[in-house]
Amino acid sequence: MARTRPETRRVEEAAVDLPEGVAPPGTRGRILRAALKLFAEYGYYGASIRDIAAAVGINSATLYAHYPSKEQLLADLIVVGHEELHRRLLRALVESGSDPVEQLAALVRAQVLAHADFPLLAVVSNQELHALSPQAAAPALALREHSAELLLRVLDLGAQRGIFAVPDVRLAATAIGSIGIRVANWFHSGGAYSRERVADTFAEFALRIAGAAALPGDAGTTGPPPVAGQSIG
Amino acid sequence: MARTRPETRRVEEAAVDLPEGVAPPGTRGRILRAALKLFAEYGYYGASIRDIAAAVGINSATLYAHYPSKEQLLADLIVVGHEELHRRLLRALVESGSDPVEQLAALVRAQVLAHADFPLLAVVSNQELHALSPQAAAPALALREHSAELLLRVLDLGAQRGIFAVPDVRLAATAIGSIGIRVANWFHSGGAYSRERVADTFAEFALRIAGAAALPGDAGTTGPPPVAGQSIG
DNA sequence: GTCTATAGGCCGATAGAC
DNA sequence: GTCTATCGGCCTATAGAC
Repeated sequence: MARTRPETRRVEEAAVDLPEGVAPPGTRGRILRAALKLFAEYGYYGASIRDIAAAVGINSATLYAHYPSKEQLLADLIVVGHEELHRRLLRALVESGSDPVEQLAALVRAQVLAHADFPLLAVVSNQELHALSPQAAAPALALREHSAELLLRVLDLGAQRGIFAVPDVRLAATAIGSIGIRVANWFHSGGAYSRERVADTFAEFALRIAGAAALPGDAGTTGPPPVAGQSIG
Repeated sequence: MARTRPETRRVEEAAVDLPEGVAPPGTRGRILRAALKLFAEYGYYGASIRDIAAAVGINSATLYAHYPSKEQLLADLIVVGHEELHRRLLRALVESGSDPVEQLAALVRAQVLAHADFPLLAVVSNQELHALSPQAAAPALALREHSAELLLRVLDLGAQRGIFAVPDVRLAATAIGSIGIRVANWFHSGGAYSRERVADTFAEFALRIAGAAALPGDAGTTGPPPVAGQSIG
């Protein structure tokens, strides 16, 4: 394993954590968390079975009593990551009303919070998927498709109703999704911004991209109201 | 090397290419291009010296007549990538007027076009930097800092002049930058959108994030003008 | 500059004792 | 379930012939 290089991290230092209830108990769970940390930091090919075992404090052979292969370890992590995001997005939509503005804000808030709460998991899910065989990657890809569809449908509905004004729905979805995905690469809980602050601000940005109004009660913006000819529409 | 897995690519298929004038002539240049392709597809640790040599059609030992180490190959690529982006951003600013709106649009257009023109180089520059030693990474990190500073200064200036209306300049810069960076992961020249279309649309999104007006002559948006209470400001 | 050959080491995974 | 020991293979890099 390469040495730790704080200046060039793929992801900020984070308490290694998995969503509640998904880590297996005992040694198996400790292996999964160690793999998460090392895959996030060094990549799948950059972290060895021996590295993971050493981080847990067991012999590398012992690892195979808990997982059949290194690839299965990665596959489990990536499924967990995609499931957690999809679950949060669904819940956000369910808890929203029928207003596309509210729905879009809820989706973006949920995506940002998921990436802020589990940055290591998000980095591994997004940047190490390529190391899985197509069969092992398929479940995660299906979940990814469903998650993308949720955002696209909300944007489409809002555009059809004239609530959103956007030059291209698919490019808007791509742009909005990109903002949230990258949160995993820079957010850390001791940083300048709270998770809620980022989520609220990025939800506001998503509404602006969509050409919608700010939600009532949202954080105000600095600067004057728009001058003539600068309103969006 | 792992097999090719089209379903789970880190980057879309792309003509392997480097900015004009940066690839060395002859075998050395062919090695650099092969390394670019393989590092982008499999990551630094996922592509071996033997893989790169095989792609060029030479023996792995021959590679060391051209490059002193595998790490130097990566370091060269990453410097080239960061230099190209910084060069384009500077030129975009120089060719812009003093209007922050025009400057922001020009910066975003330049960033998007750089990532669309050299997606492999962008992916390697962004996602493999962690594999370099701090010394080898330092030049690229300095360039990255300068590039980020350009965007931040334009946003700051516009906000101070009341031309932009943004809740947080740093978060706005992060969001705008994220949209462009991710272009390298999904754009391909045979796809549904031309590079110019993406650049124009994402420049428009950046202006919306900044709370600015669309540039005159920009592509129109679908949907009606905003209803009362939905204008940005 | 390109090759063959190989050094020296780490890789994922397994066998078998306890 | 954990260990020691090890297999067969691939890794980066070098030596030395041509």
